[in-house]
Amino acid sequence: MKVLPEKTVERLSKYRRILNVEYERGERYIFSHELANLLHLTSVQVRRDLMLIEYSGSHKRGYEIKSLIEHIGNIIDPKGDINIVIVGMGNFGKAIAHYFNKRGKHYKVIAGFYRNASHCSTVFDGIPCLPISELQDFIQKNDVKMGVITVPPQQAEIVMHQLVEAGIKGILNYTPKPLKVPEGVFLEEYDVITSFEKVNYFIG
Amino acid sequence: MKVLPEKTVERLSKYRRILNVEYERGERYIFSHELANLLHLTSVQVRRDLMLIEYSGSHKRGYEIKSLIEHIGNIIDPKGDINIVIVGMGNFGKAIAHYFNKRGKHYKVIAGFYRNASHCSTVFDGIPCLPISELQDFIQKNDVKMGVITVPPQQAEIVMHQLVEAGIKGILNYTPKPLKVPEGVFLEEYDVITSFEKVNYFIG
DNA sequence: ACAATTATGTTAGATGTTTAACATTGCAAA
DNA sequence: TTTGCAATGTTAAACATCTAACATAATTGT
Ligand SMILES: NC(=O)c1ccc[n+]([C@@H]2O[C@H](COP(=O)([O-])OP(=O)(O)OC[C@H]3O[C@@H](n4cnc5c(N)ncnc54)[C@H](O)[C@@H]3O)[C@@H](O)[C@H]2O)c1
Ligand SMILES: NC(=O)c1ccc[n+]([C@@H]2O[C@H](COP(=O)([O-])OP(=O)(O)OC[C@H]3O[C@@H](n4cnc5c(N)ncnc54)[C@H](O)[C@@H]3O)[C@@H](O)[C@H]2O)c1
Repeated sequence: MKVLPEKTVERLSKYRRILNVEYERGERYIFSHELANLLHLTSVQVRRDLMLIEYSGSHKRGYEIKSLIEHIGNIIDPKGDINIVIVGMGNFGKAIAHYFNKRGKHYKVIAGFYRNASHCSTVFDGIPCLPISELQDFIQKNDVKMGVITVPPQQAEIVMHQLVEAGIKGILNYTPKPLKVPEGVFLEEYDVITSFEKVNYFIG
Repeated sequence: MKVLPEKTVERLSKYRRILNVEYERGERYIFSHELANLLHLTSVQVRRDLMLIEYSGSHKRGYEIKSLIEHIGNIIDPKGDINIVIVGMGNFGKAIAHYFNKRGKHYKVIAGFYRNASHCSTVFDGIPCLPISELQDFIQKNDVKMGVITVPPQQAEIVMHQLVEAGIKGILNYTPKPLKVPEGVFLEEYDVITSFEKVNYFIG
């Protein structure tokens, strides 16, 4: 299958979560317009996305929820588990760690890293909290695939380099500092302040 | 001026933050390619954005940082302060509240709302923490313009309706539950899980 | 068996965004 | 002056994404 558009991948993630909810509710089939309504999209968009992943439905019953969930999983899920580290165990890093600790199925936050021991005890929420000096060694020994950056912005770049050098292939940057990663590493950035300012602008 | 593209607005926010840093460092002028490098964009994109906001630079010295900061501010900043409420003072809501409490210049988080008193004392970080029953009254009495939703996903829709009915014009939804707002209200959504799954997909 | 219905599947056009190409300007050195 | 340069400013093409139009197929009632 060809590489999917970013927006389609994002929606696949959302489709699946909604589909799981519907399945739990006892539903077994769903129409494109139903799925679309739940996500506030159009049915065309849903069908187009499913076309791209080469999934077919039935004309009279729509899509079979269970097999669609599996089909999406085959595309967007990792083979085994994905080990994740969070660098910067402050307010934000801890919130994320806590969140994935409860919910993440394939995504395992297996360590957090800090610079000042004062900010983090040796264990947070069952996750070991280690000094930044042990980062690279830990990544290599534990087959860590993804890194989350939640340090103060001035530290973001150095942390990014440490992650890349240790062999990390995917980075999530929640710092307002824009980063640039080498070829072969995927970077996703989210900037809260920008979001706020954008909302304000479009309020008018 | 015509309404700006979303992506341009996002970049303006980032331009300004970088420009402030450069100004603090003592710089007074900046070239489009310098600004571009700091944000990992191209100089063309920078010039195009600045063209859209009708800002001109000098051929030999580039753009005058101070006046550009002001110019961007005139476009994306609110007239006065923007009052914000956070609905759902759990881990995530508190992290955001704390963050803006320290940093927000025009953006003031003036209250948080909870359902279970156990999760939140009456004051967090100097911000009053109120029961959800007081939400609508508070919004109207305090000219609140923006609302941040950080409740459990099942509660997101009802909270959104409460915000809209109280007259809120801009909403930030950090819940994985997709929302749909009425005409005239601007909605921005960010879904952490989707981000993680997207990174994993593009790692390969 | 066959038309009508109602959904899916596909293609082409519209829109939004980025990138590339080119024109223009102001300064500095010859 | 005037010419070259190095930057900005503008337009047009390329690319990504979304939307609309249409073709196709399975079921149901007759
Ligand atoms: N809190 C939020 O809601 C929020 C929202 C959006 C973005 N952010 C961004 O996330 C980042 C962290 O925010 P926060 O509020 O959690 O700040 P924080 O000060 O609470 O946490 C920062 C943590 O990073 C650690 N740290 C510093 N340098 C380090 C290094 N080199 N290696 C490892 N750890 C290091 C510190 O020990 C500290 O625990 C900031 O860049 C901030 O802009 C925060
Ligand atoms: N923690 C994270 O890192 C994180 C990241 C991304 C998204 N989210 C999303 O943010 C939301 C909150 O996450 P969290 O980890 O902070 O959860 P949490 O359980 O710590 O906090 C939820 C808070 O919402 C309050 N609440 C519940 N119903 C409410 C209502 N109707 N009105 C007002 N308040 C109400 C509860 O009292 C609680 O304090 C969830 O939807 C979650 O999916 C969290």
